[in-house]
Amino acid sequence: MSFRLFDLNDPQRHAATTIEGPLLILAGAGTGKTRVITVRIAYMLAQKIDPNSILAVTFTNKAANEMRERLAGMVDPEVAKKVTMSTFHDLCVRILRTDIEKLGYKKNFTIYDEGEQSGLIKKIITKTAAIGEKLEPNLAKSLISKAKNNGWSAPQDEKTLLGSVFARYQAALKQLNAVDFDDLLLLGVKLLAEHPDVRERWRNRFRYIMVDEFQDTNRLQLEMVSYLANREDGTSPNVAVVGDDDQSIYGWRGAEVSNILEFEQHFPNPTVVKLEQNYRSTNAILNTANALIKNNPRRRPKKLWSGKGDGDKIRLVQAPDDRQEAEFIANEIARRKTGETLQFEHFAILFRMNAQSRLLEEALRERQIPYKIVGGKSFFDRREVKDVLAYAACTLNADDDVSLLRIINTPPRGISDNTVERALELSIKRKCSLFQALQLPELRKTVTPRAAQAITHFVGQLDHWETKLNEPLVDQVALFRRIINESGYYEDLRRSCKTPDEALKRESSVRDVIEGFERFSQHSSEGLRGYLDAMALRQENEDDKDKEQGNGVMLITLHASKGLEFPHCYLVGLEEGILPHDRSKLEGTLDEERRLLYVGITRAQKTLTMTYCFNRFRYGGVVPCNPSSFLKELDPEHIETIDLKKMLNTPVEAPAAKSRFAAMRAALEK
DNA sequence: CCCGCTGTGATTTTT
DNA sequence: TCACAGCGGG
Repeated sequence: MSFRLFDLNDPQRHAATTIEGPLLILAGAGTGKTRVITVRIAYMLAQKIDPNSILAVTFTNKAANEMRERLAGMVDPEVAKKVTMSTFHDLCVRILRTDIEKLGYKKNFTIYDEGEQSGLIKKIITKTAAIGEKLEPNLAKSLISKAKNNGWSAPQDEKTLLGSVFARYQAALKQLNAVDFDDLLLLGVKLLAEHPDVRERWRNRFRYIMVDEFQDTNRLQLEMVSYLANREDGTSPNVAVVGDDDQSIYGWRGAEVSNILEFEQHFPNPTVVKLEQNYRSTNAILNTANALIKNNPRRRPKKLWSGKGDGDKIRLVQAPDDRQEAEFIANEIARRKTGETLQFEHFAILFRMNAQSRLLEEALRERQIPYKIVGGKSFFDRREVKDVLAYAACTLNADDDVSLLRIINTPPRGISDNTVERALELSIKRKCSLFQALQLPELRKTVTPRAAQAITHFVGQLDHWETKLNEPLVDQVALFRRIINESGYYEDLRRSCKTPDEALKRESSVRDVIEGFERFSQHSSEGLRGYLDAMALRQENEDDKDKEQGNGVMLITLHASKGLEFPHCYLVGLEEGILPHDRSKLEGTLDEERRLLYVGITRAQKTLTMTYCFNRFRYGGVVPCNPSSFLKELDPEHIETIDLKKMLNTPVEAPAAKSRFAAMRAALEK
């Protein structure tokens, strides 16, 4: 064992060695949270606790992987492997794959991603809406999601359009033997709630439960934890949660800060440990963050401090407009990189909205400063990737209509839109899947003999693949490759792409998917099914690699920056209306906006520059703007205000001590 | 099937 | 203003 308890500070050690009973670890930003979690697990293993009985739940695959790796570095990797580390969604998939039949679904259910979910909702709205009735598919989607996260499996009111869309959507999913992301949690909780045998099995399996980022849990996730942690005999549950109420920024996605604020109500008499020593930032940065966040009414008081000394003052830069804001930053980064011998990847620019990144990108590009931007289109949104995955999905579950529709004429195989439409109608009338409808003799009568033959062939192909897949000991990777080959998909790609170059790229994406499955198979025995699950639950992945390869200035939203750190940070657009965002006032979520700024501030390790503009281009015109009301809340002691306009207008020969200003001016005027 | 026109709407996005 | 989605025409 190569973990060392004495490397931890007192509260950290207290947290890591408290194993029994409820434990709440309030881990401020940069206080070594991940370390504490991993050491705590290592400590439990050293106490001879069965690794199979330990469950660590995170929100992202990235966090789970990181934890896994760090643990493997501390203890025998063979033992580490036995500890369950997964996301809430992964855990639910495991639970549901075993027992979902008790809820009337089949075990080979498909997980619908947001695209498929949208598609289905859109379709249902057009079929349900009366003439003149309108409903934004995206609005419906988010309302349905909200409803599910509040635990409503049934529609609130079937009389409204939304209510009946909800009801039909849910019925359609079940009919398709599909579940969406929210269903994973909803049905997982339902299963545990309604089936004591299932509940007991999982309860007995996991005697020690740990939850990371607890401030981001929603209602269903808390219920899940409760069901797993609480003991039948009423003894105190071994549940440790780690989180920071001040970093709760996903309320709009259903996260309930109250889960962490009222932890004692859910798990009585916990040990509460506060981690306040920060290992990331200077005290100037931390004091600024502390001064801001103490204005939030509902919070657990905390005060970050560090042993790093005060460091540089926080700079507050006023720019005449957003273009000059961007140019100032780009100029400064160029200058500081050479002047202070830094790397571009030491800098990050954080903003509230993606739209803000455009001017910044332009300014950086003009100066040939490399940058990387987080977000953007995912590998999994690519047409060919979805197509190929749809082939896999249909082989596993031919009743998955959405996937079947995707491939039924890709490549074209003589089943016309018209025929598909008829089959679809029949499937609704007969309350069966599209695949089943295709096989009904009733359908054959209404289509041309050619189409009927095409259908027979296609159905036969799918049947054949499915049979092969279910043979014991079959090489699924080879089979997957064969399915794609036999489908004629490659030929179709080559034919349908405008340039050979594009075709080549798309083909290579297809191969990436297959190779991804190959790699997956090497460390998993869950086969094609497991791979599809992993793909559905992992929106990013392949292009994470691209992100890490390219180096450069990081452009990132405040939300996406949570958990990251950078030596030098720029927080831009700190104006009333942007941060806090206008809509937050309407929605009454000012606290969350404040936390968002708090998260931004605490990303900085060495220097922090905040900027705002007096004018900004918005919706076509120049709009005057005011500094964010949050700026008034900051501690002026550590802040230095810089007026960009004044600075630019100051003549070069003006009295200039060899100050930062002089250097800055020089950079700005070149 | 693809392109261009028009209308609309414009935070944040772990799975 | 600008981006993008949905639809209609070639």
